[in-house]
Amino acid sequence: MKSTHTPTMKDVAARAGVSLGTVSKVINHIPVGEKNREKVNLAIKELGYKVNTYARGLKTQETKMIALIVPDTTNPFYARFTQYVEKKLYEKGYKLILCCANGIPEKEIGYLNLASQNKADGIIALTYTDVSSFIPAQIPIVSFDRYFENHPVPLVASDNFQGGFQGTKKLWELGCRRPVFIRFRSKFSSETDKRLEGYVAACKELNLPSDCLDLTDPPDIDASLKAYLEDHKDSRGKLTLDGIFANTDHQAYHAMKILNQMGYRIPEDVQILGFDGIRKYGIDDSALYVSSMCQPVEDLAYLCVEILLKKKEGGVVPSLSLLPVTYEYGGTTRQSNTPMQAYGASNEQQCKHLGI
Amino acid sequence: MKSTHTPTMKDVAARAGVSLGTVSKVINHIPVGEKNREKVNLAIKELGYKVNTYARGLKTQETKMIALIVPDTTNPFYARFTQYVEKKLYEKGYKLILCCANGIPEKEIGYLNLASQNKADGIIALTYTDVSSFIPAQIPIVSFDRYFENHPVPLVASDNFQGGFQGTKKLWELGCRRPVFIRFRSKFSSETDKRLEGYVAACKELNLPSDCLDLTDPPDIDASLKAYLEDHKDSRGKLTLDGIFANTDHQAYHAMKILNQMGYRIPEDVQILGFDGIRKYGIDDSALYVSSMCQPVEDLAYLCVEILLKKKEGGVVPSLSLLPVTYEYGGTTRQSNTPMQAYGASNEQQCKHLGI
DNA sequence: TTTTAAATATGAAACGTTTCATTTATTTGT
DNA sequence: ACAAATAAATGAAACGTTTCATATTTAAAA
Repeated sequence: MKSTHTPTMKDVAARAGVSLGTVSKVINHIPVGEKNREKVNLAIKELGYKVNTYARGLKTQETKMIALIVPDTTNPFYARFTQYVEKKLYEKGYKLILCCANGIPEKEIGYLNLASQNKADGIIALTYTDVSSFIPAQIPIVSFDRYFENHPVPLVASDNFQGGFQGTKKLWELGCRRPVFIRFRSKFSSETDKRLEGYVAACKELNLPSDCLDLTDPPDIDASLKAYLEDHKDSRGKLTLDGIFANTDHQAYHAMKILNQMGYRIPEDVQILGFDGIRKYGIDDSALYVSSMCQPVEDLAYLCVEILLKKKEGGVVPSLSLLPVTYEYGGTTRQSNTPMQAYGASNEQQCKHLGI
Repeated sequence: MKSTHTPTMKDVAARAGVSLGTVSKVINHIPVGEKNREKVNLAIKELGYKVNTYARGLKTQETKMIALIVPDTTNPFYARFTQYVEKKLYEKGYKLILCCANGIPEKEIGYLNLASQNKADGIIALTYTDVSSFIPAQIPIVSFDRYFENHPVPLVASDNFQGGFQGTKKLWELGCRRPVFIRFRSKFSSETDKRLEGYVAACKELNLPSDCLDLTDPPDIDASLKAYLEDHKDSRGKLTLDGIFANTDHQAYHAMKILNQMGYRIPEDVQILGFDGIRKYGIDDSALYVSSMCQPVEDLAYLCVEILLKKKEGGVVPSLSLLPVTYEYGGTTRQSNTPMQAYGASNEQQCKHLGI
């Protein structure tokens, strides 16, 4: 009695009265005599046959799965990135294996190996820790924002340098003359470090001082900000700075909070510009509400997928792809009636930044 | 020349000078002579051998993957749920296949079938559309919040009835005497509908009117709220209601916004209580800031995983598991110095709600 | 018709594991 | 030192596909 037995291709073949090969062809949409195709399809339906992915994978060596490594889905930016990656993969017939690394290096490394174990066809890595030396060779992998030393991994990112540069120019255009850049100093070199470089480059071009504050780790982020602001008051209590360019929207939000607490008006006393554009993509009105240099999350996600799949097919892909960021007004900068200008860094600076 | 050939168990066996079976045992941590184990491990290292998941899966019929279907990872609640599911699965040696259904029924159905195709060992479904009739039989599946008609799918959810009940009592304790419940009327029956039932039950017990406003779809959510409030003013412009119990934190936030716009004070004029507890789990201070009946997201996620895996092992699992929600002060209700009481619905009401 | 060419269908082999009935080596008891 | 008992290692078979060389059918040409 084989009642409790998942039907296999052999069962289908028997029922339809054809050979195994014919069934296989029908399943894989390879042309086959019309009569047979119908017989096979009928048998499949009657038996409720489902292809066994393992048996197939064993032959084809394809899983149709892509692993995505992110630090934390709870972060709106990553959540959105994940969502778009999944969407694109789905359209292309792939499934997403999600890894929330949460800063656990072994976890990141484990998922990096998924492809070598035939559990995934490729990896999109937005790693947090330094896993350069664990990048498996010979497998399709794309990195978002992180630069892996000594490993030729295609990198996709926003044009952080341009973002930093243009944001600074925009602040200047809106009247800011004493900006300060605030950020965490990241432990590992990341594409996002270029934001500061862009800021510095623009300040130089504008003959502005390029102050920068390195925030300390949470939970003291507010404290270090406050201390910095107290240090930058004149005798009348007026701030000697008039603009804050924050490395992320989140940091911008903190700055906003502190300034409010200290009684300064935004944007009248101090303008604030963030980076990421979380608000634009926020699911509800409660999300961050700051002016921001906005990353094209959707396009970034799509590009990662496209490059990864192309690489998987053996195609030649760019080792670096930078997508432009855009200025989005969010209430913490002065209103301006002139549209955003497409500021560009000078050729010289651009070259220096690209290292060419 | 076999230089460009992924090493297989056979290669390892040859190199170590042992049989295939021995290699298999070493890999699966089945006791084996010490000398041989060392030889095999050495060979594995030297060759860089990785087990081929497909070949293994073909034999074992296990994928060590679980699919999670959520409507949208961009929603902080789902994002957090996803994160915890992934964490628990990882601990148990499973990987997560993520489906952001985004309201696309075919997508949900496709992922529901993943298990029958041997791509996943089980499914955790937080579906948006009505997919009752597509639930595959015989495969491990757990539902979060959604009730599938005619299908004995284990359901995990917050105790929404108790939450509605206790929240109402809490509002009353804080002085509210004219509450109104606001919500979207959901298209498909969901466990969350019980929040309203709990509210109604509590109102009855407290001899309060149990007003309820069904919000219209976005983007008119604000409009319908505003209209309702305008309708509930007395001649002097004072509101005839003094408390809003919102079905979700998000709706509570909208209520907060409108009330602010209309010049009412919170919580002095109107108290607001939300449901979900997003703020408590928010990654930054910009998240919703309302008093809320807080769902134990972490425990809910863990429970889903545990029940799923138990079911997969053939264990007997509860068909319904409800976890308690807790009141969290968030600024939109009056301060109270009495700790939250563990209010319970009366026995009679409890029975009615459970249908027993 | 018969021959030839084109189109289809066939089924054995292979993919890389796990499993299990056997065989071989080791230990124990006398 | 020998038999019996126990432990360890072996390798063929099986998992359910895909593939490809071969066989069969069908259609076209002579």
